[in-house]
Amino acid sequence: MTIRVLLADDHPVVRNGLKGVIEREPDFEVVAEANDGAEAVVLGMRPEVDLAVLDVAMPRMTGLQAVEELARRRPGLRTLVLSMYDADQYVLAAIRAGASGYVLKSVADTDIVGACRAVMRGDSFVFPESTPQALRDQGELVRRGRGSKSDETLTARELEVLKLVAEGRTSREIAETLVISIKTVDRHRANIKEKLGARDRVDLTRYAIRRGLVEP
Amino acid sequence: MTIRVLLADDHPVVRNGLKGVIEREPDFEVVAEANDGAEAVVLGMRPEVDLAVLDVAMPRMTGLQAVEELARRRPGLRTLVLSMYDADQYVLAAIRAGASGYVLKSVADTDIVGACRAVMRGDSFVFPESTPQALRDQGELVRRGRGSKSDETLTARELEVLKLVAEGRTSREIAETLVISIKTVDRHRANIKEKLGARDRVDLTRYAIRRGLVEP
DNA sequence: GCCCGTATGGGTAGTACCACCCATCTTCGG
DNA sequence: CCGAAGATGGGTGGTACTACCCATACGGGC
Repeated sequence: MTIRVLLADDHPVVRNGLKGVIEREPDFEVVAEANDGAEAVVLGMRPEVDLAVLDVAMPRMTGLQAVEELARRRPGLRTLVLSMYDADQYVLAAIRAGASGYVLKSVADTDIVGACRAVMRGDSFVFPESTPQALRDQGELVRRGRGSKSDETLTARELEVLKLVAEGRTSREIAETLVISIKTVDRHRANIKEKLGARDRVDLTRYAIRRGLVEP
Repeated sequence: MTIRVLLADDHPVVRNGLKGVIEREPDFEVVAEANDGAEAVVLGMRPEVDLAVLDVAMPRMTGLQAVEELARRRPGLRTLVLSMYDADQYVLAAIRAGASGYVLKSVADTDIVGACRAVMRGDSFVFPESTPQALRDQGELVRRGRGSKSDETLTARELEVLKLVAEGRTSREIAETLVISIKTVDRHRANIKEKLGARDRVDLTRYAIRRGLVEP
């Protein structure tokens, strides 16, 4: 029984590395590759895909959005999220989005395969283990129904504002760009900060970069 | 005559992808792999290395710093910088640091090999070609001696302040951390902004992330 | 000796940001 | 139809940041 994998990463060389690692295993096979999140959703709907391995930061649609979409439209599919960063909040966000597992890109090749296997066994996998158990418990709780609605979901308008903030625009400039009042921009930014638990524009900037909304 | 390559990237899976791409060519051979910039400098000093391929963002020492160091200590070595971002200023910074070439991670595998070959032929290679010719000319000029000293060089103290700014600390917090007055923190930040041509803390944050001083 | 860069610190003013309060209007789902 | 959520906008006050001015001290190099 071979496990058929979808790889999604916007860097061909990374996809290639993953492909090499995964196809070295006799019972794994890469059956599809996506360049961005939107493509991943389309390809992930194919019935022959058993497991989707997605990078977080991708153009058009982030890996987390793709996971959310796939979890909704094809609940049986297992999803493993790859990320560069290991802060708790990213892990939590991924689990909340419905990911089956979360692995850092900085781990060894064999650990990535191990994560794939764990996820296919049905475990909710997080690596490295250094991540607090409490967090994983919370993730489990959330993932088992209850609150799958994360309060981190930004509206389309908020994403527009966040993008401009992270590009270094002032409230005045953003207001001119979006043709709304400065107060409304401030209001949006305040709402975003509250949703994300951010302190100031610097926090928002780092968040936007992690999400791939803007380049650093 | 085989070309012996040093790969430097902090993500094993990326190194693996590069290795696969490069060793598919009969006249290329990967003879060393580094996990960070500091390691890359050590391994790059080995005489059997002909070409060093380095990622920009790495722990301990960035790819650009490693290139600078290697260019100084082993001028004959060819260096190719890999980056996620294609803004002109990053390209220019890489060339200024002494890199022989600059390639985006988002290009196709074959183009990376092509870049390696171009660099080994002695070309100063920049990809994609969309980069303005004027920029490459300027890069050439700078690389041929003249002004290798950029006014972007921050002092040790300024780097400390920049790091804290990019972590989202306020002036007051930074002042307490470094045990100096708020005014001095402001003074440092103003100097940094002027050196980097940044407008505000958001710009500084993005810069610090590009340099790998902080995680996003 | 003198200048230059670096680090330190002060003053003053204007602007941006942030944290609260408040409201209206639309849209969408139960 | 009504309520919730989203987008819009206003007010007020406090804090942080930014842009200027200024000075002192220390070290190294010409």
